[in-house]
Amino acid sequence: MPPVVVPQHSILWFRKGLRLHDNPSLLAAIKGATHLYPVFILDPWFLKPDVVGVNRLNFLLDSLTDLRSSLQARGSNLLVLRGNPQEVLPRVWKDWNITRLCFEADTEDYAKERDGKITAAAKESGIEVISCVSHTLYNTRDVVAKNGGKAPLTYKGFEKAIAALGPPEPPAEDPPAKLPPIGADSKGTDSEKTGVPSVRELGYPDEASTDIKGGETEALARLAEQLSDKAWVAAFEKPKGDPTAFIKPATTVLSPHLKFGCLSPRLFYEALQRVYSEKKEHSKPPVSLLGQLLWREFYYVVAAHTPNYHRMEGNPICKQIPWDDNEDFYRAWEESRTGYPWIDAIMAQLRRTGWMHHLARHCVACFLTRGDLYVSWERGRDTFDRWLIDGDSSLNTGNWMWLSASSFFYQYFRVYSPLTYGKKYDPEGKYVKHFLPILKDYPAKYIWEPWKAPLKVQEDAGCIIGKDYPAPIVDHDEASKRCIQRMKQAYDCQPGKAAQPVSKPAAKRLGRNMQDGSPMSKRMKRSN
DNA sequence: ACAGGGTTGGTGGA
DNA sequence: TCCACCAACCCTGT
Repeated sequence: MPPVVVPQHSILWFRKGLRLHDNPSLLAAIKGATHLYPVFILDPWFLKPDVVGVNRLNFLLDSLTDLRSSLQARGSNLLVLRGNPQEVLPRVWKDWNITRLCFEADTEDYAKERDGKITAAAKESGIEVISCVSHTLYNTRDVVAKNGGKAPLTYKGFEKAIAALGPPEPPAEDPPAKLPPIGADSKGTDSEKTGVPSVRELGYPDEASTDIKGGETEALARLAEQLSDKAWVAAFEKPKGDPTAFIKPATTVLSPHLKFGCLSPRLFYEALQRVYSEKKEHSKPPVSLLGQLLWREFYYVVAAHTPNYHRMEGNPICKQIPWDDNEDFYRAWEESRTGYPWIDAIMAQLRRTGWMHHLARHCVACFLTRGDLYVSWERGRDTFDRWLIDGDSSLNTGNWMWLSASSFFYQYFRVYSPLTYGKKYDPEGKYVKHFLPILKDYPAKYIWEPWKAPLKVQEDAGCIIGKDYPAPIVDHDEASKRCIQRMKQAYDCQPGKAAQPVSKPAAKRLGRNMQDGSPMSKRMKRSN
């Protein structure tokens, strides 16, 4: 090792990865450093209520507060700065005589562009730049390389690629109890000006309306709590949860912590493996808890390596579908005015708490797009992106393409009913009564289909359908049949696909009947 | 060309 | 709780 001649002044730039555990960028930043400047920059680009909802912002601020006290406990601090990082960072690295800039790699479009520019500027100023992969289990490029240079488009393909890579790196070691100090005489580091603001101070009119709390401390406690029920972990299968459970959700609700990096995916992975190793039998991907973590990874890989991933146009993996540009339908869906209590309650839960069960997300996504309203998935994606605390753009866009049968999933004739799940899991209607209090006095018999209630019942419940609560915006049976037909048409008209004068089953039917003497299938017997 | 599979559909019947 | 059926998709691998 050559002797250190220049004092090392490092900036550790937090963006996601709001944690001290499994933080290789932190370890890189403190290596041989005399001074460490942990920084978070509030970028006005996303600090707008119509881009980031108040509940997600609040979660972020919680996380910063927690991170700040963890750093303070180690003799450091978190400096919360404001402005465009491309202006803020060059200013402070000059003020602080910075020699090294460290941050966690981020594969999202906005971040890639931002980080590319900042890296170039830093290098020009003679600053060493180190960026580490710790938001995902693997470097997405490695997964792509193992899949022949393309992003895998099926889970199976993805599984194959990561199997070839072997298990992910274990979490990085914990940072030392004492971190290098912040330079005392440096400009712009006084605690008053670099504290964590409130949502009001950032111009948000309302306080948060959710119980979901952010921060590494909270994340680790939640991880420990969720994984303490080992039988539950071992038995977990995603499609089997109760989407109407809202007091105690049917899933871990670790997703917001993974989104902001309060929880390391590699720590989660390791903790899951530990539980599985103690159990004789346990569920497996894709439905297991580990499977859920791998789905996250899958979408990160595809998002990072697909041009125009976040829109339909110019997106090579996305079906080109002429969705209706129906603003009224979209608004009604977003504002819980479809007249279907199941759909409207889910959207109310989204706006109020910033979280809904996975299957509930499926139901409203299907309803907005291919199931009923035939509105573009991009609109729904934007709504989720705004309100979901765990709104993570790679996953969110991927799931919307999935649910709208635009990519990954193509069985567009499997349509979710806007009644079934509510009736099945919550026959009493507790869920809908909680989130749509206007319906709280409806008898259970009509709670999922209030328009079927006789007028007398509506009056007694103090809620007239069509006046106090909307009548159904569409007839689901009619709308879904029509949507399926339109999807079929759209699929037939994909660019590069030959025109099909006769549908395949019809052609098959004709062909078999006329040409060979093979026994008719059951279906043939029935249809003839 | 074709079979098999695809994280999570709904309905109706045994 | 487990079928078959509805109408029938795409992608992957052979």
